[in-house]
Amino acid sequence: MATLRDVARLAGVDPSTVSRVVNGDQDLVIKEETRQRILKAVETLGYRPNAIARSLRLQRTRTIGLLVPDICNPFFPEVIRGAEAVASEAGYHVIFGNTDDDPAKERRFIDTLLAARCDGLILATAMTRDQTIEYLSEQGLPFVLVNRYTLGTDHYVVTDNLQAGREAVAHLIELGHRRIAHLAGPLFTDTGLSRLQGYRTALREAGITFHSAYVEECDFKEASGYEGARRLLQLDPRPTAIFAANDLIAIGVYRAAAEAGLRIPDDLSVVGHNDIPAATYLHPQLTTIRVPLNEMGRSSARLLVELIERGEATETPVVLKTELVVRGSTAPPRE
Amino acid sequence: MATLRDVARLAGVDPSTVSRVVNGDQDLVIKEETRQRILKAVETLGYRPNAIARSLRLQRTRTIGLLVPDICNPFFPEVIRGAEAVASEAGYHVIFGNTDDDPAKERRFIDTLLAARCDGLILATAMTRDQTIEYLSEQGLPFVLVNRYTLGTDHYVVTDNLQAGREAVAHLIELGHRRIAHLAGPLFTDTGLSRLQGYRTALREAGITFHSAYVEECDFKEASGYEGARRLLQLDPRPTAIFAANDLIAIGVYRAAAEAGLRIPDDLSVVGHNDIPAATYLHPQLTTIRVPLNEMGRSSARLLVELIERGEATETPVVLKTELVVRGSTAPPRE
DNA sequence: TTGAAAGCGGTACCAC
DNA sequence: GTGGTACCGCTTTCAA
Repeated sequence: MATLRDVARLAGVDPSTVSRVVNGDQDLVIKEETRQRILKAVETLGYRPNAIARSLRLQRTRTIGLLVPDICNPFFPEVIRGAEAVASEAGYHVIFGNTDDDPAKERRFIDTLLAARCDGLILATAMTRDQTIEYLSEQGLPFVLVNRYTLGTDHYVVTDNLQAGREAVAHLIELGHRRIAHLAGPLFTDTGLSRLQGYRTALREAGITFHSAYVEECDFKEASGYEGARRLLQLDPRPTAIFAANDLIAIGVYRAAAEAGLRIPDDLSVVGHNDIPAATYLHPQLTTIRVPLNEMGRSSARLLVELIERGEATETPVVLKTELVVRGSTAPPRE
Repeated sequence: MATLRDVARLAGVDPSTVSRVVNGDQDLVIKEETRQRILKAVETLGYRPNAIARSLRLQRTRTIGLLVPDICNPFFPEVIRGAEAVASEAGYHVIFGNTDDDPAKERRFIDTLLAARCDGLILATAMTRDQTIEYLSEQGLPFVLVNRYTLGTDHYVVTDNLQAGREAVAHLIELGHRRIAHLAGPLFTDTGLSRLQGYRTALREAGITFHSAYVEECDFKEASGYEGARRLLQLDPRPTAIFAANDLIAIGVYRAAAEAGLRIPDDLSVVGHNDIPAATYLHPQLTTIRVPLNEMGRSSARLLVELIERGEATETPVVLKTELVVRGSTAPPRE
């Protein structure tokens, strides 16, 4: 592949001149004839600037990393697309990786990105007791948290999970439910924890006693929601409603309910969280909390780019609005 | 951030020696004492090799690109994970991008990757009349096609889509259906086209006349499946079964059927293709063609790495087996 | 308006 | 067993 020197030789000029033309610096004045000669040489050789060499020289790669727990959770593709759109508009490209919520994997991936001298990082993987934040701060790498919050930084894009959980459960209470269970997310995540707190808050406000037997901790996957729901549905008295910490867990509830011969919403009301596309594939469609997934990705990328280029972000943290979307999976209890 | 020279200075050795130690070349013998001194210097300075500089020197980035039409289609996250797993095991990292099946976007993304001097490319975006293949060949960049095939290369990982379509439709015919419609994928994709051919083949083999009114072209999304199904369900006589070119389209059929007051499978049988996780979220669960998504990703990465490192691939092309998975969405026609 | 040259951070060949 | 050094491809300061 042709280099700057090849072009220079062909055009009969110095490499530095080619560089000036190729980069199209407005301030520099280049004789039109020279410019044309260079442009022609570029054309004939099919010259393509080497971004690696450029990065080395400029100490800037225009690359950002994006860590997600699991791209197969439909929550994340939407976030990724949002982030990618903004990043690429700003001239950055995104390297992403799955951590499976495994700190060792996360660390390994970050080390790779550090070696690659990426310009910044978006993390959708924060844990409530997180070592990564400190590590990144030490390394001086700009980063932004998305979705999951943790202590140690002011740069994050989240929603109010406590409020969302409270609203979800308040909806069930308004319908007349009293025996409301919760399939919590992992309690090492801020999102899992806050939604649980929202659940407890709503119960307290309604004067309903909290029973720990009505809470099961799951990971954010369908299989785990299914397992948790099976346990909840064997309780006596059985809950008449379940608030699932995310939609995948809620999908697990559907499966467990079907197996137990319970109909939704007649025998069991279900509320999810996130409003992933699959929420409307279900029958009945899932009542859930709508989260602006794409906008989350966009905001986090916007924040990060600002952080990289200006050293500080103007509007941070960002707290996005969520909204309860009532569909067919919730109804008054029958009894 | 510390450099090789910093380490050398601190350890009182030459940069080249540090390089030898850091890269742990087995053939070279380094005095144990020197090695220890260097390792300690690396430690105290928190030295981290600069992958950019290394890439420039070695003319190799250990980076591969992965192009998908749309990461929000649940087909792709699984493929991506498979590819990522193999790639990272082999010491490569993956840069991925969405093309939305827009050739201009695809071209732009490839140019970025070319500038970044990535070592190779996996394309899940091939079209039946594709300019990209030729372009990449010109550029001399190793690449592998996955899922979608097109002319111009022997390096691809696919399934037999014609056979799968034929099997899906044969299943419906065996159940007694005669009025079978098809919601085809985009006919600029090999997958869309081949599944349509499979549909026609199965009809022909059963002596059923092909009616073009029974075929609607969709893109591979739920919304488009819904629209297509609405049109099909208004036909007179109405089809008693639909073969959808993928599961998302099938999900659209469910929605259209529900709106039309038709029950699945009593009033309408549905078969999909791919067996994405959501196929089992549906009620009834979707009869579909299982595609080894993860393995597709793995194979394609394996092929590409081989292509990059050895200049040729031993087992290529790869044609993976699919399998009809009969679930609750297909039954004999009632009439 | 253009050229010369140093240097970004490594690697590897050639000495000693 | 270790040091010296040229070079990967580009940018940028300084000089002419």
